[in-house]
Amino acid sequence: MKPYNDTTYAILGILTTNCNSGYAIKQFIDQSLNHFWKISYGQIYPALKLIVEEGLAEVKTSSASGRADRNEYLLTDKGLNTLKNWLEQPVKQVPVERNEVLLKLFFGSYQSREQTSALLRDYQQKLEIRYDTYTAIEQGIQEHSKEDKDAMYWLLTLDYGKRTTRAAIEWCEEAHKKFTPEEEE
Amino acid sequence: MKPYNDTTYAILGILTTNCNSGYAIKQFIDQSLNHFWKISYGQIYPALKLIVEEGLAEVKTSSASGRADRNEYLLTDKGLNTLKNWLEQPVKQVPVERNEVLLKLFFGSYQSREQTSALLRDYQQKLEIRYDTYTAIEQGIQEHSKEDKDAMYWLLTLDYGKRTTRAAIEWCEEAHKKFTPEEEE
DNA sequence: CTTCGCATGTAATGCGTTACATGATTAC
DNA sequence: GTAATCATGTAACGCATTACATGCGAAG
Repeated sequence: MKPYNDTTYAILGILTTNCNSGYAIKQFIDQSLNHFWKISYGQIYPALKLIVEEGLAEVKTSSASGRADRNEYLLTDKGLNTLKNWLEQPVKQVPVERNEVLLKLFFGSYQSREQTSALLRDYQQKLEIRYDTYTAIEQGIQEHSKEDKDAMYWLLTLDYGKRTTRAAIEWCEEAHKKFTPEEEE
Repeated sequence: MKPYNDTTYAILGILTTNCNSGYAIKQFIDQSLNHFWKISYGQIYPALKLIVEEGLAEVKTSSASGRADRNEYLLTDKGLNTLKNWLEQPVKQVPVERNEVLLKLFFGSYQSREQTSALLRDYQQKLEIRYDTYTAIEQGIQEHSKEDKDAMYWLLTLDYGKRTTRAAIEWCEEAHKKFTPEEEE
């Protein structure tokens, strides 16, 4: 089977839900897999074009009365099989996440303690915001889509995000101690 | 100050250690910041070229007797200042890490339980190998470079890797339970 | 009458990986 | 002699972000 990139498979996957336009796909991503797979319009529309060319989906342009043109994409059997086939393939090597904070910390000896401390504080704050976002999405799913056959999988990915983020926050707290003097001021 | 990309700053940072050739930089990366900042030769050499053009480092080509040509790069004052200036800048938004495992799990309802189970097992195994690598690097630093002024910072980045990896492993264990039946076979 | 949400798309740019190309020396 | 290590570099390609370009309808 011809291989596509993971972003294309992600879109194929989203097309199995009731999101069937480029715009709807983007909306869906922003509220669900945004935390581990961001996709921009600059990728979505060219990818949809490719998907149709490859016969993985069919498009119906509905110039619905009094609405902007909307292209509806419907997965074909070939598309669904392509998705399932990809799901069966073992994952490639787990990629390393590039982390600017760690990179700066790595060269921390060229910084003042105050700077390092600020770096860690700022990072921790960002992580806490992220954690709260995960919790909010989680509650949203539990309230609105609990019945959905996919809900359990979505919650699992959120749990992953929460656990790793929590671990990072705890690291921030520990690391921070090393750059703040015991005594005040 | 003219902005460069983070990879360029990473190389600038490495030039403060006693690694001063493209080859040596690559070696250094592979044994230290590989876990949060991979860099390939395809980036290193063009970056070094730019660094010299910008006056951030000077190059001395030493055709040492009976050795392949070796370009030694030495950071200039301007180079060091550029590095320090970058260290002072607040970090941009923390990027989301793309995770193929989570992406596949997200569409898990199109997989069999066995497949999902295998996906998680495989991921856990990869994470455990990673964890062990971190531990090994950590021990290496504690044994050989404990006195280095940078050692503490390096150990901190490793601790981050260990904590977040451990959290991910624990998630795998928990998640896996949901896809394995209580009874045997 | 202007801003926001819906809706689709392209082009430029940046960045990274991979494969390719070369060649010396050293250890087995 | 041949494989590994040291050493430098380029070109093609893939992928993602960003900015740009356009236009309708509804709400304020």
